[in-house]
Amino acid sequence: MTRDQTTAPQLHTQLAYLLKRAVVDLERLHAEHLAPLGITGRELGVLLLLHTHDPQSQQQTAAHLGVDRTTMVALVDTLETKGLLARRPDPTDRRRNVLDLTDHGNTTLLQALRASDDAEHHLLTDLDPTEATHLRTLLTRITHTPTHP
Amino acid sequence: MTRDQTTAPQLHTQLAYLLKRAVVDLERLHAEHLAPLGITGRELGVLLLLHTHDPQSQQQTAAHLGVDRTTMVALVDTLETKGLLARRPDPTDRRRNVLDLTDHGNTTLLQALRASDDAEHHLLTDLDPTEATHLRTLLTRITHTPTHP
DNA sequence: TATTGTTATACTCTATAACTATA
DNA sequence: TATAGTTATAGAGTATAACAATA
Repeated sequence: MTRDQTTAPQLHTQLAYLLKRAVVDLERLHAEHLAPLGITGRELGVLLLLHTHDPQSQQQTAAHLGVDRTTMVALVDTLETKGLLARRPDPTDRRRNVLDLTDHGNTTLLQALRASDDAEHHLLTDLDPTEATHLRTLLTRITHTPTHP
Repeated sequence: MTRDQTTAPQLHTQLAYLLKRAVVDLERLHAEHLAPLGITGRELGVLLLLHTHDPQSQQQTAAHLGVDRTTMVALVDTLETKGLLARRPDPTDRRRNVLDLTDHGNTTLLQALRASDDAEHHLLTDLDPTEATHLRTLLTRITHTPTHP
């Protein structure tokens, strides 16, 4: 793609700016909507991952999330303190911690997914449902290749 | 928007995940394509902003960029060291620094915009031109309200 | 008294290196 | 010898507070 001399580029028309801004806005909305549940957007990600892939070790979860295993330790500490998940030694490999959602974790996850939907809805308030779906489809298409090989 | 019980949510279908991933991927592509020019994506943003809104003070530029004025100091230091812009005392208000792009700054900006286009093109490689335009349009629509009022 | 740029400082986030216990 | 989890530490990025020059 070459520079089109007929359309003067502007900061607010750069794809990087638009994407970054959408992320910042959605993170703020998530923070607001998840605050009553006492969890962050990233913590919701962990709960959702464990709910759909349970049981998983800490490192498997960290890899799925794209964070370092040392970063994962603090994340799991926080969620365990909140009573949302529990560490259980893997009987087949006692070096590993298997992570299980607690009942409270499952309940919170369902509430958090509704809160997350609300946050997304606020971000996409100017789009009709067809457009919102199209946006998701396009984003899925450009991110379908692995980031963390 | 309420939780649709028929579609099981997954981490990689969450809008926040898709957007964040697109941002991370594009930042990596920008870093790669801008490396030969010796600037970062954010520095390109400053150059572009000054090119389209010149002349601006440091604080005006910081506000446009959405960063703190103290963060702006280091950014301007770096760009001035690289010879891409120059601080000039505002004759009408000597507390202010007016930022001017140098010739080297203008030249680098044009090269950086081409590199940025290449980075975007790589991110959107699986979309045809119509879809790429549609993605930009949708992102513009959801970010058209001010973030930093 | 308020504002611009600056510096010093602190805080957040994350990764790297080293340790332990297990394999 | 290699790996999972942990801890200590360091680095990047950013903001808050305090200061000098100017309005």
